[in-house]
Amino acid sequence: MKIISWNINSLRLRLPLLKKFIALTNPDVICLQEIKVSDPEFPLLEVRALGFDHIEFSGEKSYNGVAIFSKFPLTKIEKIDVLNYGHKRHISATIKTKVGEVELHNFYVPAGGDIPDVALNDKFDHKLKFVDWMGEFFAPQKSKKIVVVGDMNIAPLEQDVWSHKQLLKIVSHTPIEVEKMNALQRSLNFIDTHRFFTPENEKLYSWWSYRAADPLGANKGRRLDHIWATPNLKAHIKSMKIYRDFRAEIQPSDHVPIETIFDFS
DNA sequence: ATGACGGATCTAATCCGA
Repeated sequence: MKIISWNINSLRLRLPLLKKFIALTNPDVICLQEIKVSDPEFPLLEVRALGFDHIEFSGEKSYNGVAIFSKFPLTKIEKIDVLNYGHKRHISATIKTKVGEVELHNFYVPAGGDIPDVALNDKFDHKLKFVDWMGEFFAPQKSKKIVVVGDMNIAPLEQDVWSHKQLLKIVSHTPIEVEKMNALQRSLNFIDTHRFFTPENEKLYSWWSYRAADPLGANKGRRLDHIWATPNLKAHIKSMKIYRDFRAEIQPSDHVPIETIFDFS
């Protein structure tokens, strides 16, 4: 089962690029963040035409919004308003596989604003509380088979950013964020499926700023997007891929699609 | 920090991203 996570930064604007991506990669499940469309405006017919019969979404106008497109039936759909901010940042579904039910959670963690100080920046406070909430949410769910994907807006490892030293005070790589993300990871001992295949001293990025003149050339990226799995799925994790070339497409998202393939046969 | 952009919206200036 090929699972994709992509912060698409407007689903409607990038439908043609999504179509191209699907033609190239033929995924089974696509989890999107920042679809930036209200539920009544959701382009359901267009997404169905891309080959997905099972389409679930939680959208809002202009901001945020998440969706899951699947070739397999999706059941037990949940859309949690984390901490009651009224933001559409979570959707989950259950997929029946030959190894049992797998619960798939798609998150868009708040970016957190510019200033890494909760006293000066409510958005940073929101981000830290959001990550704490995720850990508390997952901790009691032992024994379940869970895949967590999304734009977590945190690059935890030194080689998840272009310069560890220069980004230590930049929101997305501050020690407090990394510490909270590590605590979340420990809640169910989640496996970071991309680092599972890549040594910690090797750079991995999934996002490059729009402000860079030549983002891929300068290659000052960050790994903000993640696909995690509970340890009871470890034997089924088969491969990972980051579609870096999609940052060089015409009118790209600043995030590229990331992939993990699971063998549930 | 690279901060020189890009997307959505009450189409023009503002909010937001990271």
